[in-house]
Amino acid sequence: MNIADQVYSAADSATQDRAQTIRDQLRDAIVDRRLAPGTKLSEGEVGTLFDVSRTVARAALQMLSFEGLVRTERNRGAFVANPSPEEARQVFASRRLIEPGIAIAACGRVTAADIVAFRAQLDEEGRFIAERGPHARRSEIKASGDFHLLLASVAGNAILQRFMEELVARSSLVIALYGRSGASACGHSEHTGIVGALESRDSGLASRLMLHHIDHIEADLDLRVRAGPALREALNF
Amino acid sequence: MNIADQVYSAADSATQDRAQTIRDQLRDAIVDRRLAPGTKLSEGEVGTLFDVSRTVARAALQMLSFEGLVRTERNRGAFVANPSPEEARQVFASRRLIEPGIAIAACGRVTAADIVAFRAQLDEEGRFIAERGPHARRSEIKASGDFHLLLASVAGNAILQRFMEELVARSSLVIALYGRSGASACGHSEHTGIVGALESRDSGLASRLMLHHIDHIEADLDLRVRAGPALREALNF
DNA sequence: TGCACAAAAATCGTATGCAATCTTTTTTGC
DNA sequence: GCAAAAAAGATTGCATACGATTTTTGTGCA
Repeated sequence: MNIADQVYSAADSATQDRAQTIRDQLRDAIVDRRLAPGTKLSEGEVGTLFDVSRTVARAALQMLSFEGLVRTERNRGAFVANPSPEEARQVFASRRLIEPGIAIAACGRVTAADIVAFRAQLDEEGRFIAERGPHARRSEIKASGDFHLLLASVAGNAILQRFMEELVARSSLVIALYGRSGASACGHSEHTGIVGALESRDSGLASRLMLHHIDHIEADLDLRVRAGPALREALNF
Repeated sequence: MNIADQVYSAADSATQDRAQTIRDQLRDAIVDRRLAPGTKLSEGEVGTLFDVSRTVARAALQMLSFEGLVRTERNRGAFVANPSPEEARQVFASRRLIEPGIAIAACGRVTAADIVAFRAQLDEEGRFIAERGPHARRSEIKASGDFHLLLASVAGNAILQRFMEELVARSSLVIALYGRSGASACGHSEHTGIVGALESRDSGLASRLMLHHIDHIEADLDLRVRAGPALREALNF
């Protein structure tokens, strides 16, 4: 487990909680699949890696458990979540409800500076798509998620923004698990289209594009159950 | 602070976490306004009241902090949330996005047993509306929230259900803070209408009724800022 | 060899202790 | 008498300790 690559990257803003820093690092590692689903995250190990006591490590794991990225079992420990196809469908059903509305709200509040940020984000995405290999693919998933988070922040609703943070993180897990490598590039062009709609303040178009975009992402998944649940459980542990 | 009235009401299912039990009790107390916004919830006090160590009390407070019912300040402690009008608007904006979709989903999955449960819930609401006094009003707010939670559970999406739990809890806080006592009774008839739409599986109607219902709840609030922010802050502490 | 059972190790749940930080009260200087 | 500084008190942040539970290892017996 090589999580703590740059443990102190965010430690300059050390005024904040250490547990939160650890949570962020672990979340990145999970979303990037440096930590595979089902991996055990023992409190002691996490604490040692980040050089904190179990108390702090436990708090970080509790946070991740709330976000659905980690599943905790009493007296057994915490494990990286292993979302079922049903869970995956629920994640995308939730996004279908929320994100078109976020797109509409963003249309009403987007500034020129935001557009610049969106363009930079799109460039970043394009860079990773050009590359090949598993590392680039992970970065691509992450960048794609960041686009949606940027949109949520522009929409200006802190509650929805937090919901989206959770949904995007879980989506990344789902995509990494069930994604067919194929059509992820088409997501980039769809993002570009959404930014265009934002720029022209066309909320109806932005909403429609977003809905289609989510449909496309989900359509790219292979959510058929691969084996009987019992076997599945057995293989995952 | 007389929270721990029936601490051991849920202790029979003691297989579960104690922190979770405490969280539930505190949440009920906050939603019922037995704990007023701004009230300090010190770890030591909570621990003493529920007869657990600060460790457990702290975990419960952390959970409530995630749900937005409690605000924690570093090195200062936890306080019952005091949502601003802006926060209140965001809560209802979020509900407007999510709940019509939940109503539609519920239409596709509602069973006869569910309808029976809804009827029982409506009866319960009616009972509190008939009564008067502050206690009945709190119970009324709670029962009204329970209706929405029941709907969310019928919709069958665990993620949205959790989001709704948070939104309903925060709504109860907001209503208690900014509600004009007037039109809460009309909510009951709207609930009845929604159940009717569910029964006839009319998802379009259910969705529309829900949207109007949320609009009505928010319209019943007085979200004008009462004083300058500085003074407001000063008064709240 | 394979299985059942017991001992050992690992891990979690929780309580408690200490240092750091914040708040309040007291003291001191003007 | 009042403002500012200093001390006392309270509360949080974090680490550590210990009992409880789970998992693993080891051993005897069929």
